[in-house]
Amino acid sequence: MAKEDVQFCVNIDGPIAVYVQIENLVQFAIAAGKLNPGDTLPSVREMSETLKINPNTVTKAYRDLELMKLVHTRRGVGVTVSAEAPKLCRENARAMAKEHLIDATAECIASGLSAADVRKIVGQAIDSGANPYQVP
Amino acid sequence: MAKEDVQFCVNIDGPIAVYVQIENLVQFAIAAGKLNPGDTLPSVREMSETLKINPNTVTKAYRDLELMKLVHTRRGVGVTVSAEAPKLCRENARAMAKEHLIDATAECIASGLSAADVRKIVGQAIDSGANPYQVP
Amino acid sequence: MAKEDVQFCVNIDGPIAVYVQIENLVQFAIAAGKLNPGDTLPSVREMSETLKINPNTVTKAYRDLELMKLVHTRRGVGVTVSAEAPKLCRENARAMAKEHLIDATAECIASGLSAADVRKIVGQAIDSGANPYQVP
Amino acid sequence: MAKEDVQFCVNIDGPIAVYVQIENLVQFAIAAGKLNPGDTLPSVREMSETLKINPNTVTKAYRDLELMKLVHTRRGVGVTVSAEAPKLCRENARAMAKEHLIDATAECIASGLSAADVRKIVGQAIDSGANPYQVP
DNA sequence: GTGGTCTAGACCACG
DNA sequence: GTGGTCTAGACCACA
Repeated sequence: MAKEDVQFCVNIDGPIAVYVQIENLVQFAIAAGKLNPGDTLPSVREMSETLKINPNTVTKAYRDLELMKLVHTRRGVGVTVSAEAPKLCRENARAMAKEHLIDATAECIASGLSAADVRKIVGQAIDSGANPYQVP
Repeated sequence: MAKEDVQFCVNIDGPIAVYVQIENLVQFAIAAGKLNPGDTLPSVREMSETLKINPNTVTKAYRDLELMKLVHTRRGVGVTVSAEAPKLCRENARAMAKEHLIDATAECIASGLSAADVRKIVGQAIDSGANPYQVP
Repeated sequence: MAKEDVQFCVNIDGPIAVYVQIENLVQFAIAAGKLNPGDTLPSVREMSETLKINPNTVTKAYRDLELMKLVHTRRGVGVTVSAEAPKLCRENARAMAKEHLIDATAECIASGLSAADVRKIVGQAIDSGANPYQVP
Repeated sequence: MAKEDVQFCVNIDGPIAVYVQIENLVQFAIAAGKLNPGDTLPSVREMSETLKINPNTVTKAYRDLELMKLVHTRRGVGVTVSAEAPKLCRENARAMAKEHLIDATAECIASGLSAADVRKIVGQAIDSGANPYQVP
């Protein structure tokens, strides 16, 4: 059975820079346990071809991830997930997510939605189980 | 009694472009009923002086708002809120806010926060009454 | 029987400056014989109130018309159509109209309409008898 | 064989704003099939140097075109013609041109030209093959 | 007084 | 290399 790589997809025309999307995807994959310490990320060339994007973009994302201590880059080997990555990612992801949630709540209130509306929307979102970073 | 204009303030060094902040502020002011159809926005010069920014930046924001049909602008007269603006802004603001809330909730779940955590965070955000677009 | 003034109307939100619209309206009214030498134009105050526009705008239009020798302005009397106005207006109007027609034809061809299409459109426009400067 | 870019030229001292001229030129080039979906427009810097105008002026035109959904613009990549652009441009161009032709015809009639005169002028304009948006 | 347009040139973000 | 944003300040058109 062939190695089954985690697959990513990015929105090339969206408002979020492609390299940021890659960084987020990798971080969420680590936080979710889909990428574990020692696993290798797709090579720069492979990922740039898969996503139809510029190799420099992937390189920049990987470099940033290395600066965050989430991956190690080694010549001839590739880019591997670091041992401390899961812990860092989980903390990071939760802090970011919490902040976004607070911001979004405030935005809803400001736009005239009632507290009850907000709670209802959140409840439905929780129940639907949607996950923007899920990758099949 | 002097005319009491709506006051705006922008974060000049933030990640969001100043002209976008102005657009958002105006939209939220309209959605919140602080600016009503027929009201004139602060003149380009006035706002640029108040916010200590370049007139062109304000001009760009006002131009965009006109393209969104939220204001009418007439040379030598000023920029006035359009009749359909409140409807457009309210719909827009609520739809956007709701979407952000759903996304943020999903992000929280994906990052490992429990449903109870999420509800608690939302509850606190509602109680704190924070409003990113409020202007004293 | 009360004096029945020629009535004008302008499009305050259109792309054409209000004072230009007034000038055109007056010229066409003269060319069409609705205003004759010696007739007085509506006073600045009257017209500005009727059209809900700034008196300065009317003043500017009347001043331009005077520079074109189409009207005479006399204190205590008003603005009256000059003797040579009909001749000037007719020439002017025809020259302008002809130029516009040539431009519009070229534009049609450039946009891909066939010569036959163009002739057909013109024929229909002629038959319909529409007149953009007609005032009831 | 070197890539042969579409060439534009603008009238820098005319009554029409330069950025509007650029927008029109691009729209007509698309309508005429000289620019096709996926083609990249000249870069902002390139066009500003070619036309001897300020880059900001080109930027404004490109920004407007993007709002009209005629182009996509991506940082670091360039500005490309959208898939739906030809359809939008053709419809737009023909509708506008037709409207102008009708208006101009009515104007001619109103100014006293005979139907025969009008048809003659149109015929000559067609035969002359003049095209205000043609670029060699 | 109002907004509209343009220039010259800076710095940033992205690929 | 690309486009995005902003500044500083000019001149014009309009009401």
